[in-house]
Amino acid sequence: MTPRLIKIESTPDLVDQVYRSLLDAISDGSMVPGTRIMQEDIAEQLAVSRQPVLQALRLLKKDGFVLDAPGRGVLVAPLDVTWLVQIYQVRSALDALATRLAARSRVAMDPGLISRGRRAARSNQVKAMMAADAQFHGAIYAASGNPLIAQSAQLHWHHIRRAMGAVLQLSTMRESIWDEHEAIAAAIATGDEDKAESLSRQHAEDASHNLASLLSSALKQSVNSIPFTALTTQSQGDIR
Amino acid sequence: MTPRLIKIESTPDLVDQVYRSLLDAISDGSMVPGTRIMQEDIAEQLAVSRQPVLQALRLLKKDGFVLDAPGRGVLVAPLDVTWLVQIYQVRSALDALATRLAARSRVAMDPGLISRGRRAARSNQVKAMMAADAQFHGAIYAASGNPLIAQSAQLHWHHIRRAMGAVLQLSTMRESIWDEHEAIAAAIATGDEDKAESLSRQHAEDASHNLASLLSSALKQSVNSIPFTALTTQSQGDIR
DNA sequence: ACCATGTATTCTGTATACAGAGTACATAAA
DNA sequence: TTTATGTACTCTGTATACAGAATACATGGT
Repeated sequence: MTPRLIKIESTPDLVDQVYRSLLDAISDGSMVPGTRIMQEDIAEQLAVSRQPVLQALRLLKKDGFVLDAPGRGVLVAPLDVTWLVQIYQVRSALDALATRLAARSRVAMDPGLISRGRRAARSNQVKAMMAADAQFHGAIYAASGNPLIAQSAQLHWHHIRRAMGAVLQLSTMRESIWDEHEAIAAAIATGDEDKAESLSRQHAEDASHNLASLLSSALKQSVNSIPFTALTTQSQGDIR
Repeated sequence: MTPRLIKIESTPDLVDQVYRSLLDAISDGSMVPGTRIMQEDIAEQLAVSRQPVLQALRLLKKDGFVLDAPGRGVLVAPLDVTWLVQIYQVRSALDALATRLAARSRVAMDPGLISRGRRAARSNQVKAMMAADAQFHGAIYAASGNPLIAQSAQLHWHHIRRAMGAVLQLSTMRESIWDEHEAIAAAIATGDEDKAESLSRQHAEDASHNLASLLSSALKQSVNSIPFTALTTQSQGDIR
């Protein structure tokens, strides 16, 4: 026990791997909404048996990324503006909470997050913009000291990423959001809880309106490609 | 197609049944925190194969009701005051949101909820109290129009129920909470969003303090029965 | 007597096998 | 030609079988 070895990574676990693989594919839009998912296809593509796929799908169903299609297994959840707005309502509340908590302990956030974010915003690379945004908000969640927030937000993020991917290229992200981010960080650092919280709330609300209008106009154009338009994703818990 | 038949219930689905069964057992304390769970035992008790049990456990792990014990499967998550406080922080934020949304649409809530609640509060039956409380808050979630809130809250509720069960009998529920409930319902009905939200937030905060102090003193007495006291339940997502 | 190493047992995770439900197609009748 | 019914196929969910990892116990050495 002398040379202090590096700890070995915990088992990869096929279910987790399949879960992440599918989640990525769904989030970045390479699995198009409404598509039916067949276990055997996925299993074959990933070179595993149906068993891990089955379990991963159940997890995704719980998260609302796939939907039960009673007779025919599951399908990739269609994009739904109503659903997205609801996500944003919750995210906004959690962001506000996290921001307040962070301000309460006067966390000094890494200024590099913001400078890197500005650089990304000017880069015209949508992926980089989204990543920087996620990193900034992730840092706030971490600063809140409540891991439950980060956990929920992580899921919300994937839903949002999905919607963004569908409308990207459209000058989606204003650079001005980094002014807002900077103001939030400043309020956190000085411990002004009320200001930090209200700034955060406003920020999320703007983002929600912005994305929702973009998405709804985008969806209107391609209604034909969306089966089950009436689906409100309402029963996505299923476990109740 | 004349006599208008009742629609048949969707398949029970063994995984769901196992999930609910285990969740109930964990929530009501009949599976004590820290106990190791063995798939075969559960499978035998419920007369199913290990397969549905395995899947149900994975869902419970995602929810934080069971914990990974690397070499030895999973164990019932220990009660942890820190964890409970974090749950309440999030629940408080979501309750506040739901209450504001309900107030925004001036929902008139069933007065029977409150009168039944008062009756339950006087009944000295802890189960009835908790059920009435859950029903009231559930009605607010429903009134919010955002099913995502109800979904999250449902899980929180089980965590809270677990903690309550551990400290019950101790005059846990003041009848005065129904005065608070009534005030909240009134604010919702008149559409006073700010008031409704702040009342709700205060209500949750009181409950949090109350339960946290009860639980921490209860835990202090029986530290020996809690293995892994250092476990902060922090990694309970596992999915990242 | 104590510590280290080897062995057996136990339990998990994955793969395969099986049975039931649903859909789609084809065939026959109106 | 169109509609209804029967049949075959496909896909899911559950059970069983198998392999690997970890722990606990036992045995031998110091």
